[in-house]
Amino acid sequence: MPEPSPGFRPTLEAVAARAGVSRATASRVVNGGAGVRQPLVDKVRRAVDELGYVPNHAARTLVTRRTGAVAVIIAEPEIRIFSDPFFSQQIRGISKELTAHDTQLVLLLLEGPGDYDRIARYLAGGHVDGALAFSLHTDDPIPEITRRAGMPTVYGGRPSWTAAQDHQAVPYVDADNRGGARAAVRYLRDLGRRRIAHIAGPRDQASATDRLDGYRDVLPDADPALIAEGGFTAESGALAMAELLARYPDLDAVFAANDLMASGALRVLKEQGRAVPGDVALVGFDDMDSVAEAMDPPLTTVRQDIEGQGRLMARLLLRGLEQDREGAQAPASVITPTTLVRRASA
Amino acid sequence: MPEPSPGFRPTLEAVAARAGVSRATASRVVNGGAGVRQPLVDKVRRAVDELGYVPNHAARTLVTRRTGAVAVIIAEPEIRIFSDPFFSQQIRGISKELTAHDTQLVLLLLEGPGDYDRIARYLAGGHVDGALAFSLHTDDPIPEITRRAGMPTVYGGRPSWTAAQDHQAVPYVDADNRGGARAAVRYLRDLGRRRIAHIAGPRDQASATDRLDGYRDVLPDADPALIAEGGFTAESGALAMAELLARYPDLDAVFAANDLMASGALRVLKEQGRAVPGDVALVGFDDMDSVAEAMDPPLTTVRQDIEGQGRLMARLLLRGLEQDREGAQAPASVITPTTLVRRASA
DNA sequence: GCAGACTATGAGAGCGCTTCCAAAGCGCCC
DNA sequence: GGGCGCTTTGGAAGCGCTCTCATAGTCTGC
Repeated sequence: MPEPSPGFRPTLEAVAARAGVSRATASRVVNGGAGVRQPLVDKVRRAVDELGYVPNHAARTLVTRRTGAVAVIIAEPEIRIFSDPFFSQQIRGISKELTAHDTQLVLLLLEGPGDYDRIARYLAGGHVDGALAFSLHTDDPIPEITRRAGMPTVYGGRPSWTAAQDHQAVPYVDADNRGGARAAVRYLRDLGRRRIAHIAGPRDQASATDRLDGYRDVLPDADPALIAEGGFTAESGALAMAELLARYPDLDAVFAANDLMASGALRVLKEQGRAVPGDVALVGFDDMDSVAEAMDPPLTTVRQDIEGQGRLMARLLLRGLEQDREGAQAPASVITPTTLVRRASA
Repeated sequence: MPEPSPGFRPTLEAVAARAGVSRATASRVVNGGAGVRQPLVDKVRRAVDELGYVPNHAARTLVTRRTGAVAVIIAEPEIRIFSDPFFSQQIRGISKELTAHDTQLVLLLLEGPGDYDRIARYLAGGHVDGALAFSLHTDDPIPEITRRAGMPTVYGGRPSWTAAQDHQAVPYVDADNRGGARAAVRYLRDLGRRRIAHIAGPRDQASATDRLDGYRDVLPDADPALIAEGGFTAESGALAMAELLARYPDLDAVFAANDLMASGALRVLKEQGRAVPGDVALVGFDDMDSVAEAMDPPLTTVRQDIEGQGRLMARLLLRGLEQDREGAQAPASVITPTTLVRRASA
């Protein structure tokens, strides 16, 4: 094990000298060794090991114009980041995929609305080769920023300014929110429930509106009063539930647009003396580890493969970066399937 | 707004030419403008704006040897990352502090045990100026890796190979785990509980042993059979609780070393027909947003300011980096206070 | 009005690497 | 045996920036 005074870093020059070759040849070997004869390859490799040489990233980037890093931009207002394992899982998936391709992950958390400038400057600064962005709301400036920076970008979740049927405009990865919602509501209907309410998510998020659309697909004639809007938090779910119960005391099922809101709803249902699933059947969305299974009764919900989505996003971006270099066009979007997980709440 | 063909990036040279000054002067202005006369400063600033100039990061790093980025290394086996908002919060705190100092956050998640090599190579590659690392277990190779790379590092949580009283060896930020545990157990004792059990965390994590020590501080004569070890997960908490109930059917209080285990314990207590807090009082640790308050009854627990710890870690590291340049020594560690949050479970 | 002490500016080297291009080496065929 | 074409190697330019150092300019004080 080489351990030349910590902090000191040998250069390619040093490796070349030690191996008795030119810097050019040493460079070739370090980058795969194509077109260099075996004896020299070995000599250089040995020198690298002996000196503990690691290429200087900045120097390399300066000439290749590639950083080997991508940015992950999370614009979500802080509240959700805290309690939402969603991002952790996506990031885990992204990290796995990036690691497998020797690419680094730079995390860009938006700290408030004035922070877009910083992101713009960062992306323009050539720190990263591409970007992954999440949870865009209508009029989110991120797409414009990445476009200006000429930065290939893949979105997590369909950006709300994109039409659902237009998978080409911008590459994104999303769960089949509409299909999942349809499955959930159909399940409730097939259970014989007649007054199925929906706690929707915020109108400016595509995942929320897609799930609402799924609900409407199955129940086109449902009274709009059976729909209440929440903010994807437990608290807002509780509020929405109370509202629905006031309007429709005889409702017998609720489909909540995410598990967090379902848990808030459950609390209110219990408080108001409704048995779940006896009086009211409850279905959520997301199958969030620490929430759905821990609820009492455990929550029937729609599962999406969040980590898989993360991997997919990274893969799409990496492929895009390759093609970029080859002058091909941007990759298309991907919709991942969802499955209904039956537990005790419905 | 300048928008020269996306992807094209003007150089300092271009800015200098446009402003009619030398590259050196342009550089000075871009870096604060000290020692440049106002008229020239203005001219250069204007040129910067007009061209939409953003300094090339790689070039700058190459000469300054500073990257303006720090690595956040998370070595936790994957399970916990998913369900544990702990990291999200720490990272949020870290991000806030780093952003305020114009420093970037590179996320390094370990993907399995063979991944240390990658981390080592990355740190040695000079991609970052310093590192923040979490949840080190005994014999964790991370400290050795960062030392070799000559990389200033601040730890989150006292590394278990460090003696509790030795705050100097390695800079870390930790909650007052022992004091918090003492407060929790004292509270239970003052409630009049006589058989206070403890569900401890894994023996190789300092936070777990510190909390156990706090328990022992207050109850030095407690039967060791009142202590069961869990793995900081809800499931392991349930298992430990069942074990304890089998050994001590008449226990009347439980102090769990974290909220997740407390939630598992609560489930088992309910299953076995114990009223909480009537028959058994329950106290957790962490005050995890989505868990403690959502439990039924809401969990009395020990709160630590996780986001604050994150900020502190970043601050310590940044200070360390500055001092490093000035040749001063590494910063000392910091212990943050904890508070007991009384809810319904005890 | 001029020496002396600063202060503001520019020229140029050089950070560590990749890569273009030319030179050298080699094998083969006629 | 000489010429042709291929492969392997090295020399050197240059990526965009910072920073040292020399030079030109400005201001004191006497």
